[in-house]
Amino acid sequence: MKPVTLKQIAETLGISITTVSKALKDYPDVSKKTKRLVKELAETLNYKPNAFAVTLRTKESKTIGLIIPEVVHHFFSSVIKGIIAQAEKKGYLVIILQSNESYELEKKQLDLLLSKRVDGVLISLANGTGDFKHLNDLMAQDVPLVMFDKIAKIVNCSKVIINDRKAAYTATKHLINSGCKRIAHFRGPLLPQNSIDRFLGYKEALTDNAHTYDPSLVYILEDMSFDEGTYFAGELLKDHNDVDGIFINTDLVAIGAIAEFNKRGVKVPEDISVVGFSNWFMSSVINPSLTTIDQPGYKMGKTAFKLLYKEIKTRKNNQTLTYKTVELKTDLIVRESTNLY
Amino acid sequence: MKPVTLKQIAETLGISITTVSKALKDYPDVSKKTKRLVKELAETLNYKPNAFAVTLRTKESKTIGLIIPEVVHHFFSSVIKGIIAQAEKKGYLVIILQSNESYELEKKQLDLLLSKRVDGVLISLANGTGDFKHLNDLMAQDVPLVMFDKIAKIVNCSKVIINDRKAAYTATKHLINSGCKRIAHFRGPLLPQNSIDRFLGYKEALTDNAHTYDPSLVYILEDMSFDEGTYFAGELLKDHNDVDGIFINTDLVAIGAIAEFNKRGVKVPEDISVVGFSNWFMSSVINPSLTTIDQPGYKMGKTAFKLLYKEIKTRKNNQTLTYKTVELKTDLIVRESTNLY
DNA sequence: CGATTTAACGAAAACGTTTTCGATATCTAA
DNA sequence: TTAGATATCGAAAACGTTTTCGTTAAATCG
Repeated sequence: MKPVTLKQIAETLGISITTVSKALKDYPDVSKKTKRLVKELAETLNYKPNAFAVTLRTKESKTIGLIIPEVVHHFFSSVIKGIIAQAEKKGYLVIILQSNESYELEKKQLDLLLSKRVDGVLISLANGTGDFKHLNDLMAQDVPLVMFDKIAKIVNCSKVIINDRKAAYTATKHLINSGCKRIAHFRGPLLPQNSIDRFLGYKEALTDNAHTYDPSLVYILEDMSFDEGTYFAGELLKDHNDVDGIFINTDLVAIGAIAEFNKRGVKVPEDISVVGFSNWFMSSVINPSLTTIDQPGYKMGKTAFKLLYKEIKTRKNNQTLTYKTVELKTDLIVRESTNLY
Repeated sequence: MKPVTLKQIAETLGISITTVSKALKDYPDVSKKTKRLVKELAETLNYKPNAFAVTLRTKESKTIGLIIPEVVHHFFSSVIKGIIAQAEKKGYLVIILQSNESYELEKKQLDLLLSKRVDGVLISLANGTGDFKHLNDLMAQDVPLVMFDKIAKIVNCSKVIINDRKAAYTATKHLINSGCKRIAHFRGPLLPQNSIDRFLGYKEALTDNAHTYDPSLVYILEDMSFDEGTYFAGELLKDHNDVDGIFINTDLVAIGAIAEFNKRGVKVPEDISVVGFSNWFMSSVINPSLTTIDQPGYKMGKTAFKLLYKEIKTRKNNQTLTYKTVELKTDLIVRESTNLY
């Protein structure tokens, strides 16, 4: 009933634990005959090494931690999938924790992972995170850390990101090229770097192209939900009847806005063009389908793990490590919600 | 740099490791003064017990494994969220593995979890799984197992499910009540219990209500994708021009079908009524919005963990355990894709 | 044949805890 | 004053591995 141990194998075979262990790992100083005997018995007994004993001894847990703001989210679940897939290839397991966009929870989860002695941590920051002591503490304890998507530029570690600013610039430029004259922007909360950068890209595209930047056209949303999309779409129509284009921080909000526009008889893209951000699966399915920026979640997950893995290895070999920031390519996906043909 | 251990605390305080350990766990046989000293030092040194040593000693890893067919999926990510949330409350961590709907991978992942000595495992079966030896082996090794959503009735363990048959019955009945005369069905692959039960519910609703069951109206899909939805919608229109209602196994497919209907000028619900299954977020957002069965993923996750937790506890206390199957309520969400007002 | 290499194995320490069981030292009661 | 109770501590074993370093016996060599 209880799991099989090396000791049991050793006793039934009348040899030492040491030899059993070595036999299973193909040490050169054990005879072929003994190896065969041990391996056969291990097989029939369905022996599995106790991972905790191994970890205790070798200091390698072969487990990494992942902290994300929200699991139920197309982008993040793609990231998860990418990470798990890549981790599996290297024999790593991944423990997933949610911060629910809360700084306090994020700290707590990090503590938990630390006590579990994970070999490394992958994190995408909560919106509320403005202080980075917990991350620096982690670094100080010498546990490899790589941040992705929602990062803190200040923290000195490897990162994998997209160029939010450039992508937002492209999105806004696309609206300008489509002939839009008054372009609004729904942005995210003030803290996370993404919403800042996307806003900056929007602004830069305007001023670069002889559009005047009008702060009253920028709306700051809180939770980036469908309902916020419908609400602020209503506000926008009330405040500015001359807006003919809008760049929206996130597809979900954009979809909410489009729903509201549809409901009020405002035609997309004839009356107002809409560009989203993320390329959720959903955005290709709604009517009209949404022009958006493709954000490669799966690839980001894979890359983030690869970076972490490399860090784990270089530390293990006592090589000097350098932090890298890899920037993933984003694409503008033109669909029906903008009218550039 | 290296993590703090009991030994270090003991040495700097000039007391034994035993006393330090006891002090931290508030054993009665250590003086208040010593306790204070130990706790203070532990705090300033940021001591965290080595989880692997603890596990090795206590046989409790405080970690559970979760195997699901696919991470990037609204329903499953909701389940994940529910599980993580509940696990956190009880101090458990969860390791997530994907089977990618493959039986072979499912077996491998289970093996992995076993070697990690998780305290229990939560699983939703891959579509391809028709043999259950790996699950029975797990049970034989005395590790708690609870299955959810995609289960095997044959395996003797706790389960949390919805009544797929009843829900499908309700969905089909709703089409009948809406006045549909010829009702088709897009079903899933032959193996998983869900698609069998949903099909059975569909069939039963027909025969219970003076509709003749016509096998040619049932289409068997493979991967349940958006594209399959569009493809089979086309096939359906080609094969049967008299169909006026359809019950579809999954929202994603239903959304594909509706997109195809829209494209071909077939009006939903005027020409054909559509009912989906799952209540993805997306289904409230498309046009027309989709009538569907709400499948409570988050709650299912919470319930599954609770069941597992209870099993872990009763085994620990050597109490006799009985397997429970809890059935979660589903609701019919009536929206625009059916015309019952 | 003696010396040396090689092959095969095992003892033991270590990883960091938890917990049982004794060992002191102090205190109380008679 | 002394027997017993009580308070406080620590030694040591155990959990299941991995790995270093010996040890022995057989094989090889000159």
